Amino acid sequence: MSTPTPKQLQIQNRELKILEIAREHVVSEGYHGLNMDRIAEEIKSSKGTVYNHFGCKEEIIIALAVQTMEKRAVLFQDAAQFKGGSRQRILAVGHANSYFFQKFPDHFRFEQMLRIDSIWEKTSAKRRMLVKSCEMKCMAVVAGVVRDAIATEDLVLPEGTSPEDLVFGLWSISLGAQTIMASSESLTDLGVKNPALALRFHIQKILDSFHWTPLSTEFDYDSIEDRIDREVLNLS
Amino acid sequence: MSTPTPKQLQIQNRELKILEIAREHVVSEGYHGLNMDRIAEEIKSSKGTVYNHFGCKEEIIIALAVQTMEKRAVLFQDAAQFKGGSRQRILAVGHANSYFFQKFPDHFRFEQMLRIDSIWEKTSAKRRMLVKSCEMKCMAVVAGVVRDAIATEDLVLPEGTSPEDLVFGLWSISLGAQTIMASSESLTDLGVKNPALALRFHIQKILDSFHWTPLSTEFDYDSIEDRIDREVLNLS
Amino acid sequence: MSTPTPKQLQIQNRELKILEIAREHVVSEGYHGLNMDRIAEEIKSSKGTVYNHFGCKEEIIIALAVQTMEKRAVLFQDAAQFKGGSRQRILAVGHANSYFFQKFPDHFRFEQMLRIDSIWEKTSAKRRMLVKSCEMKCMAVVAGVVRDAIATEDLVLPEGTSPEDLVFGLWSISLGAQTIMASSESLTDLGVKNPALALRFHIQKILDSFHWTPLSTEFDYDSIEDRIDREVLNLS
Amino acid sequence: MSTPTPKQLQIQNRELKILEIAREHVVSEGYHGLNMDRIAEEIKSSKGTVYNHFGCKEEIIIALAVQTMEKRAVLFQDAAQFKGGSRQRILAVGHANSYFFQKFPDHFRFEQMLRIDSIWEKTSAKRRMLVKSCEMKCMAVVAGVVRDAIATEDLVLPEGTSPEDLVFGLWSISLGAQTIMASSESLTDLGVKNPALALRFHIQKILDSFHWTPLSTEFDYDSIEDRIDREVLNLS
DNA sequence: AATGAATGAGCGTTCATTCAT
DNA sequence: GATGAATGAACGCTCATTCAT
Repeated sequence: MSTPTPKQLQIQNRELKILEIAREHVVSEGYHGLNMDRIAEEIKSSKGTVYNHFGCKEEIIIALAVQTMEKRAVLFQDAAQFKGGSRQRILAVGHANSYFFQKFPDHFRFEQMLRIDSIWEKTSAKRRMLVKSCEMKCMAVVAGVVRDAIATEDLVLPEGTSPEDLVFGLWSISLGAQTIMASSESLTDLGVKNPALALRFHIQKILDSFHWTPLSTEFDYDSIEDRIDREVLNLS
Repeated sequence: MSTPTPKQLQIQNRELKILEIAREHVVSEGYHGLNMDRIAEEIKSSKGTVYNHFGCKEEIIIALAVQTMEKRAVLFQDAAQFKGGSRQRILAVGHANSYFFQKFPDHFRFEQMLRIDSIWEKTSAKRRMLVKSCEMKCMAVVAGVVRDAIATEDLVLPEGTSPEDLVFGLWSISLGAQTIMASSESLTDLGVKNPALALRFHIQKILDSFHWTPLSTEFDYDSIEDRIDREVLNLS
Repeated sequence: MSTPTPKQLQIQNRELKILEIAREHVVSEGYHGLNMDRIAEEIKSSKGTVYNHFGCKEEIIIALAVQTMEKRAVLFQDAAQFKGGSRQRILAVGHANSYFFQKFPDHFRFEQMLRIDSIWEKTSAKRRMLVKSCEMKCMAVVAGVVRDAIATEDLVLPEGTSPEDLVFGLWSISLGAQTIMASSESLTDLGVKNPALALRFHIQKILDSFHWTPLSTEFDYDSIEDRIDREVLNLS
Repeated sequence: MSTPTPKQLQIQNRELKILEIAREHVVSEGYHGLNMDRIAEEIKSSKGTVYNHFGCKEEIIIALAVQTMEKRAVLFQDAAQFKGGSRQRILAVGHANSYFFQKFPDHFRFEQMLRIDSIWEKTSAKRRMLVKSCEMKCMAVVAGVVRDAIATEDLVLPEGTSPEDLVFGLWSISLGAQTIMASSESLTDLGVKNPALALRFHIQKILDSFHWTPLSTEFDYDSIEDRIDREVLNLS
C-alpha cells in the first residue's frame, strides 16, 4: 500500500536485473552457463547481494520460469477476451500459445527446466506456490472459455469429462508438440514437414470431435486468425 | 559370427552393469546425481575402466536413453502386430505406450534428458545415430499401421496430411500428457482428476475425428484392451 | 596511495607464501612436482584460494620466473653503477651474474621453464608483459654500460654491430655455460675442470677482442673482483 | 656378429618406428603431446609391446635425444675433416652446428628436454651412458681440431687453458644463443636484429682473441663458407 | 544491507604402468 | 613376445555457498 522508498525501488530493480542477466546466460550457454559469479559481476554487485535476493541458484531458475508463465498468463487472458464466439475465443488462446512459442522460443526452456532434475527439492515453498498459482491462472482462463461454451451450448461435454480434462488435452498436445519441435532436429527426416501446421490441425480436430460449434469446417479459419493477430497479438 | 570369449562376455556384462547403476543414480538423484566416481566404485572397477566403455558422462546418458527407446520400439513392434483391424492395432500401440510409461516411469526421464542442454555437443556421432535410428524405427512402425489403415480403407487422410503428420499428433499428445503427469504435482488441484484416462480419451477423439473406422463408439473398448493386455503386454 | 588494510596485507603475504612453497616444490621435484593440491594444503588454505591468486598452474611458474628476473634485474642495476670505468662496470655485471647463478642455482630453472612447452599458451597477456619488461630492463641496463663505453671511447664497435648485439653475445655465453653446468654431470669427465673460470675467461676474451679498454691484461682483475664483491654483492 | 633374423629385424625396425612417431608427437604438440597410448596405436602394436622396447616414457625421450646427438656427432666428424687449415676446420664445425640448428630446429628440443625435470632419475644407467658417450664423441672431435691447431702452431693456448676449455666456450655460446633464439619471441624488440649473424661474429671474435691463425680478418670468410656448404653439408 | 575472500567437496578426465592371457 | 583391458593415483579446475567485516 505504501509508496516504495527509492531504496526499495533500487532493490526491486536489481532483482529484475538479476533475472534478466540469468536469462541471457541460460539462453546463450544453457543451464550450465548459469553461474552465480558471473551474475554478480554483471549486475555490478557482490555475490552476497545476489544471495540476498535468491537463496540459491534454483530459486533463480524458478523465478525465470514464473516470469515466463506470468507473461503467458497475461497473453492468455487477453486472448480469452477475444471478441467472438467461444470457438473463436478458444482458437485465439491456441493461436496465442503458438505465437508465444515462436516469438519467445527461449522462454519455453525455463518451463522445461522446472520439469527436470532436483530443482524442486531445493526451493522454498513460497516460490513453488507462485508456480502453482500461475499454472492455475492459465488453467482457469482456458477452462473459463470452455465453461462459457457449455453455457452458450456451443459445446456439450460427455459425461465424466470436465472442462479441465479438455484443457488438459489441449495443453498436452501443445506442450508435446513444442517439446518435439524444440529438440528433435530430425523431424523433417521423420516425415513431418510442417509440425506447426500439423499441431494446429490436430487441435481443431480435437475441438471438432467434441462438436464444439461452429466446427472448423464451418468458419473461415484464416480470417479469424488475421483478426487474432491484430486484436490480441497486436501484429500488423 | 564368432563366439564371444568369456573375457568379452565379462566386458559386455560390465557395460550393462554400468548402465544399470547409472540409471539408479539418475532415478534417485537426478542428472546431477550421476557421477563417474560413484559408478566406478559401485561396479567395483576403476574409473579408467568406466571410461573405456563410455568416453564421457554424456555418452552414458545417451546410452540409457537408447536402451529406453529400444525397449519401447520392441514393444511398439509387438503392439503393431496385434491381431485385429487397423483401428485396434493403433489402439494397441497407444495402449502399449501408456503401459510403458506407467510400468517404467523412470525410463521416460532419459528421453527427456536428451532434450536438454549440452548433452549432444559432447557425444559421438555414432551414439547420436543410434538415437535417430530408434526414433525412426518407432515412427515407421506407427506410420505403418496408419498406411495399412489407408490401404484397407479404414481411414482416409485429408489432402495435405501425411501418415507421419497423424503420428506426430499422437506422439505429441502422449509426450505432453506424460510430461505433465510426471512433473506436475498439482494436476488434481488443477481439476484433472484422472489424466491417464483423459489422455486415452483424447487419443480416441483424435482418431474418431479422422473417421478411422471402426469409431470408438462402434467397438467394445474395454474388451479390446483386455486382449491387448494379454496378447501384447503379457499381463494376466 | 591508501594504506593497505590488514586483510589486504594478509592476502599479499599469502601470494608470496604460495610462490615460496611452489618454488620449493619445483626445486625438489621438478616441474611435475608442482601441484595445486599440495600448495593449498601447505599454505593451509583451500584450493579455491590458490586459484583466486593464480588462474592456473602456469601463471605460478611465470610468477616465479618473474621474481627471479626482477631479482636479477635489481642486481644488474646495482652492478652497472659500480664506481669505475666502463670495462670495470661490465665486469661487475658479469660477476654479478655468476654470483647470482652460484648463490641461487634454483632460480635459474624458472627462467629455463619459460622456454618450454605450453607455459605461454595458458597465461594471461599481463603476465607475459611482465616477463618481457624484465627482459628489456636487463638488456637496457647492460646495453647502457656498452653505450657509456662507446661515449667515453673505451670501446668502438665495428660497423653493423649494435650494443645489443654485443650484449646478446655475453648473454648467450653465460646462459649456455650455466645451462651446461647445471645439467651435465660429466663436465669434468669431458675435460672441463673449472667451467666457471672458463666462462669468466671467455667473457674477458670477447671483451678484449672488441678492444674494450682497459684490456683484461691491463688491469688487476682480482682486486677489481674483490671490490665488486664488497661494493655490489655485499660480501665480506 | 651373427646376421639378424627377420624377426630381429622387425623388432629393430619397430624401435625406430616408435621413435619416429614419438618425435612427431613432441614436435607437433610438445612434451605433453607424447603419449604411450597414441604411440601404440600408431605403430599398430600394443602398449605392452612399446614397453618391451622402452621401460618408461622417459627412456623414449632419452633415445630421441641420443638420436639427435648422434646425428650431430656424425656431422661434426665430417666437418672436422674439412680440407683446409685448422681455423677453417673449426669454422666448418661451427658452421655445421648452425646448419643443424636451422635445418632441424626440432632436434634441438630433445636435447633441451634432457636438461629439465626428472628425466634422468627414471632412466637406466645404460641409456645415460649412451648420452655421455655421445657428448664425449662431440667434444673429442672438436677438441681434436684444437689439438691439431696447437700441433701445427696455428694456435697457442694460454697457460691453464685446455683444448676442452676452449670447446666449452664455443659450446656455451652456441647453446646459449640457440636457446634464446628458440624461445625468445621478443629478440628483435630487444634490439638484436640478426642473432644468427651475431653468434657467428662472436665465435670468430673468440677464436681471434686466442690468435688462432689465420685470423678472421685474414681470410675470405664467405668463400670458405661456400666450400663448407658444398663439401660438408652437400648444399648446392 | 552489502561485500567478496574463502571454502572444499566435487567434477570429469588422463595416462603411465601392470599383468593375466 | 605380444596383447590390451584394467588400474587408480593424480590432476587442474569449478562454483554454489558461507560468513567475517
